[in-house]
Amino acid sequence: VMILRSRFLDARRKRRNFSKQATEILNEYFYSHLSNPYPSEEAKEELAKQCGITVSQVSNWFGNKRIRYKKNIGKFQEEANLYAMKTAIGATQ
Amino acid sequence: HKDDKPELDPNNPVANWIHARSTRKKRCPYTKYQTLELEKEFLFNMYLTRDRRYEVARVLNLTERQVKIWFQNRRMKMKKMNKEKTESKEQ
DNA sequence: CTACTATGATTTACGACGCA
DNA sequence: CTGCGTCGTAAATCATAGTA
Repeated sequence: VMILRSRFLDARRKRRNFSKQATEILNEYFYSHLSNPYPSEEAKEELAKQCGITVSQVSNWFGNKRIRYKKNIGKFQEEANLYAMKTAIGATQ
Repeated sequence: HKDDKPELDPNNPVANWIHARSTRKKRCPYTKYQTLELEKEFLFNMYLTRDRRYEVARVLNLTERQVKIWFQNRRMKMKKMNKEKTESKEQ
């Protein structure tokens, strides 16, 4: 009963993971702005458009990413290196 | 070539991020009862008078500050929900 | 299917700044 | 100067998607 009720009341909590391409775009921004990963409203709108998600979802993603990264930098080291390399290659072009 | 990124901290990227002060109170989820009563009060009026704030805080065993902030957050939540509803209808 | 982890969304609590 | 308003966020927690 509680489960049914909570499902009804929290229907907006149903979600789908973002596409791989969207996550790719968000991570590229995050790791290329690692010293200040706070996109402006305009940047959020651009990211939202590119990723096919809402601005609120972009804000949620950065909020979650910042705290989870900070909580365990070691866990994200490999990912950080991967995106650092990608942006380095992109800059070479 | 042109490096627009002020990377002041090669070793500690989070140094310049925003951090909550250590004195901040840890988030304490409210009970179902507290939330329900707060929602009822919000339905009655979205803005608290000083007397209502005192009374709600007393009844729910919260501080006046917590009640004030709950209403501020609740108004932001309503604003966000209205925006999403509006945007979905206009597309 | 179960148990566990990853991830997106929501909930408390502030700091910064605005206005009366 | 006081005091409550919004805005953006930190951090914790929730709920479920994804996976071994």
